[in-house]
Amino acid sequence: MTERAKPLPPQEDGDQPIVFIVDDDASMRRALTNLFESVGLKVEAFGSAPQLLQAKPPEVPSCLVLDIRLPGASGLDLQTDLAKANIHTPIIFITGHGDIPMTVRAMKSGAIDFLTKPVRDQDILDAVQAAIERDRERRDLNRTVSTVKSRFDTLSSRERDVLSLVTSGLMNKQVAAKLGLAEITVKIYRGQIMRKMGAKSLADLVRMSEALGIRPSKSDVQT
Amino acid sequence: MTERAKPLPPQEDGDQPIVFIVDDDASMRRALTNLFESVGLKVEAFGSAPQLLQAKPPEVPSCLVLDIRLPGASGLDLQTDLAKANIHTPIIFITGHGDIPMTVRAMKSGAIDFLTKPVRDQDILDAVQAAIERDRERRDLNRTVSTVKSRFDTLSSRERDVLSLVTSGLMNKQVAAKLGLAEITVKIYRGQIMRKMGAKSLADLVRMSEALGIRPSKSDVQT
DNA sequence: GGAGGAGCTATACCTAGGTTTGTATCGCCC
DNA sequence: GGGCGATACAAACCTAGGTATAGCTCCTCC
Repeated sequence: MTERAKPLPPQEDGDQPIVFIVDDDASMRRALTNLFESVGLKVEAFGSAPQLLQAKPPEVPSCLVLDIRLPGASGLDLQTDLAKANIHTPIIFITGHGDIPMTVRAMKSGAIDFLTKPVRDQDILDAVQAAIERDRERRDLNRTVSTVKSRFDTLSSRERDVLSLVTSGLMNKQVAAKLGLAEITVKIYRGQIMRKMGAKSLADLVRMSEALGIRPSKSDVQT
Repeated sequence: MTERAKPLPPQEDGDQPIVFIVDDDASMRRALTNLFESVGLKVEAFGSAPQLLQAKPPEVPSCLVLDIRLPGASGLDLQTDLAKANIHTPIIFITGHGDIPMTVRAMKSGAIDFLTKPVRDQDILDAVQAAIERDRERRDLNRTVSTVKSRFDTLSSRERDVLSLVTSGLMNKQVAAKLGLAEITVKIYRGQIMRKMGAKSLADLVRMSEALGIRPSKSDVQT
């Protein structure tokens, strides 16, 4: 934890996952760190929640191994705080004396697993593996969606109007009628939309609008 | 089955939800039944898992209130069996002496809640409400998707080929080239697809193919 | 006060999408 | 052996989608 030659090693370690550990018991931290490193995982360990909150935003697939009983705020509180801060790193809880309501709350809030001490090595390794895998998928999805979002942000408000009507399946002339425009105007906006969104086809555009949560007001799929 | 003016009792109880209870303790069954009926919910109670499995497939939003400790198979086993039988009614567990691993297993397998005895009335009512709401949404989604699926089943194999290429954004002539067909043939199939699928627009068709899990081999969203 | 973007439209022109009618082959089921 | 559905294509015809060029107003920002 002391020496760090590389504050941000450019990308050399591509998407080498990291396991974050938060546990106030130093010997536990050491044991877990050794365990994870023994299977080739990168590890960062913290003694308390605030330390983690400071050091964070990881940019690679990662997960959090959390003792429920922490000094100050509990692990559950930390989970809540992270969710509020829009940080969705998967969490694995470890507990010495947890109870069922705690477990339920943690799991409902999206925890990957909730292990009781003494923890079997294989159990926690499996949980970590699953958590990292889930985080990888979440990140992939997220990256795609935020690309689309940032393109959407470059659209003018009229272009957005047209986008939503076009992707709901209306013809240019119908869009024009709804917006009180000439058909040619819609065509031109439509072309601009395709360019700005980087869509190669209408099918693309429809999928993007789905990802953005732009739902047509009128139905699909009737009789 | 001889003469019936109405084979399916039209909709009189439309989507009046049902709570299923499985508990071997008769007094518990009675208490829960009373509780749920007191807030206007329909209830069906069973003393054992097999009884439930026989009587099942509900056609309205519903949920299951399950004692973990059942004679014979446990509540968790029942959960597994239901999942295998493709029955996804949300489950709320109640337990007198559960432990954390049990809780984790139940929640990981999709349980809505896991309550410990003595159960507070409000807690179980809240859980039931949430479960029924979730089931309602699941059923809505399901109905839509299975309509689309059954339409998809009426497509000929060639029509499916064309569908997947068209919804991935290719132009008719490109589809024709890929399949070794004339463009006019693709156009004709395309028209048949629209009719058979009940799609009013390409946008519709794209959304349907998404629902069916037909993914284009090549990417969207590049630079 | 002028540049630039949003918003809007027109003319002209070309390509893509889609239907209708008609034709033909092949394999299958009764 | 005749009907049926799937597969395949053609000619003719019409509509929808899309671009380029040009011109207009209104507003904002420097």
